[in-house]
Order: sequence, then structure tokens, then C-alpha cells
Amino acid sequence: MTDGMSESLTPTELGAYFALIEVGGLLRHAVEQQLREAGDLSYVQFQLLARLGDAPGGRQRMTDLADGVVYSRSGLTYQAQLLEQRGLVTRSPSPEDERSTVVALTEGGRDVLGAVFPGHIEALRILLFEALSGDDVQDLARILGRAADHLRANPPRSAAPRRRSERTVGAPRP
Amino acid sequence: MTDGMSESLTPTELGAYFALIEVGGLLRHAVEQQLREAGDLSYVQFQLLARLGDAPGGRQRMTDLADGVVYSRSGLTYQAQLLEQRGLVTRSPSPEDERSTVVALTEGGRDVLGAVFPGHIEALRILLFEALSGDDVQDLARILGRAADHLRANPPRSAAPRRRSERTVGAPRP
DNA sequence: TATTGTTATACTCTATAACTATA
DNA sequence: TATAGTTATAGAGTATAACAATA
Repeated sequence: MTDGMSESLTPTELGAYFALIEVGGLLRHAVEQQLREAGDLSYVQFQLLARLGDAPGGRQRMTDLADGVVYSRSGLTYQAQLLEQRGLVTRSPSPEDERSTVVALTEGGRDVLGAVFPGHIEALRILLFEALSGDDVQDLARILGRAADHLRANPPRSAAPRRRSERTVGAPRP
Repeated sequence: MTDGMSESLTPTELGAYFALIEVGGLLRHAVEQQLREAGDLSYVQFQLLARLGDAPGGRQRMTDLADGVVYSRSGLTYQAQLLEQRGLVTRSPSPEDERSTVVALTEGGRDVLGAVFPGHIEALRILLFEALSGDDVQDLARILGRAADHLRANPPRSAAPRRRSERTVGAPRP
């Protein structure tokens, strides 16, 4: 365990942490219902489609697509299969590196994204942004952006040194 | 929705939203590993134990326990069963209202909580608070606290309402 | 009738390990 | 050897609906 030097967090830190988890969970859960109804998408599937929509050419390699969305390779394969079966994406080997699979958004994928997005935006406004000021939103974006960078870059250095677990936050090793 | 009043979110709003979801997910995922290793707890189980630990007398009704942690009654029953089987909580009918079940933290439950907490704190410090200033943390707690209040006040809760969840944000079903 | 909680069931999702193939 | 991705499989978790009991 930790070697004695683990002071507790401040009440403010604890509050921020619990609020973060709760808001993330409630928001995601609420928004997932909208996504399911409007486009029969799970949240993960929506995220994958949205990332592809933002990517140049609507295409990305599997590995790059996984970032922060899915925590195992097989999980991504599973979701990509579902999306491909519905015709929302295609998968094809990369010409440059034949090991890689390039996932590309289809027209149908863009349609679903377009069908889902307005309601998504509206839900976010009602559920979250209605309660926040412009400054709040700016602060939130800045702080959480920094936190996200930190988490993505986080080296293993786990706080649980038992069992020699060398798991990275974003990318489990084979 | 499609009637003109659905302006898109600002880039800052979108950034805050995506960062919120990503940080929540990454943090929860990372911390869950620590909880699993240190005390064989899922995150939900940890939250339930932690809430009981905070509650006066270490006891709460099932319904009150669910709040913001679990989104269906049966889900809570399932988790409570697991915790009871491991001897970390007890369940007993409430004397006041015989419909209610009171869940109480056992000594063993407190032990597990105690065994898990230092590493949990340490993980949070490394994963999250290391990257944030004191002001950041205060802002975060304030803003997310407000967001949590707002989300709780609106009813995206499917744990409490039974059949009457027509207050959802998404489009009506076909 | 409405509320509290449980059960039965079906389903989604996730993770680990073994595997193929390319680099 | 290392990397990219797939497959097989098994387990955990979730949601819905039907149910019983109490208010």
C-alpha cells in the first residue's frame, strides 16, 4: 500500500472528485437515452462516429480511434463490427501499413450522426449548460482539458504496487 | 429542435463537454483498477460502501442509496446482494416502513473501505490533482457542484420514478 | 393505488489470452 | 521482436417487466 505518507484530500478536492464522477455519470446516462432513441446508438458508438466525423476525410486508424473512448483493443473491434454491420462505417486495410485497419465513416454514418446531433446538443444545453455561466464553461473547459491531457499522458506509476500491475491508463499492453 | 432554435454549442462548450466525459471515464477506469486490486471492489460497490460510511449509523434505505450511483432498482439489488454475500453489508426490513430495506455497513465493510481508501486517495492525487492548481480545484468543485445540483433537480433519474419517465430529453419513441 | 424492493431473463459490454499478419 | 488487429470466450453489469408485500 502507500507508505504512510498518504494524507487525505481536502474537502474541496473530495467534493470536486465526487461531483466529477456524479456529473459524468448522470450526464452520460441521460444523454445515452437520447442517443438510443434518436439513432439507436450507444454512447461509445456515438463517440466513435463523432470522432470519425471530426477526423480529416472521416477516417482513422483503429488505434487512434480508441483514444479515451474504449479501453481494450477487442472492445474497439467489437464496436467497430457493430457499426460496420449497420453500414455506418467501413473497415479496410491501410495501404501504407498493412497491419493497420482504417475505419471510415459512410454516408449512412453521417446521416445517423446528423439525425442524432441536434437532440444531443439540446440535451446538453438543458442538462448541463443551462446551469452554468459563460465563465463557468470557460473554466470548466480549461481545467478539464488540462486534466484530460494529464490523464492521457499519465505514466503507469500506479498507486497500487501490488501484483506488479503495469497497466497504462489509456492503453493496456498485450 | 429542428425548428430553428437549435443552435450548435460553442466550441468551448463542446470542449468542456467532451473533456468532462473523457476525464470522468478515464478517471473512473483508472481508479477502478486500484479498487479491484486493493479490495476486489467494483466502482459501484465502492460508491455504495462509501455512501454508507458517510451516512449516520452507516445505514441507508435502498432508494436513498441508489441516488446518482445506480440507475435502476434491480441494479442496486444486484450490487447489494453481492456486498451482502461478502459480508460487507447487511440488509434488513425497516421497522418504520416494512416495505423498505435498510442496508447497513458491517465491520468487515468498514475494514474493506479502510483498506481501499489510502490507495484511492493516492491514485486521485496522481491522476487528477497533481495537474490542477488550488484555484482550479475550487473552481471545479463549485462548477461541478452546481451542475450536479441541476442534474439531480431535473429528473433524468430512472431509479426513483416508475412508469412516468416521459420527462426525458430525447425524441419520443416510434 | 402507489411505493419499495426482489426476481427472472435477456442482453450489452468488457477484458484476457491466444492467434494471425505485417513491420 | 514488436506492433496492429481479430477472435474466442467468459464474466460482470444492466435494464425491463412481472411479481409480492406494505402503505
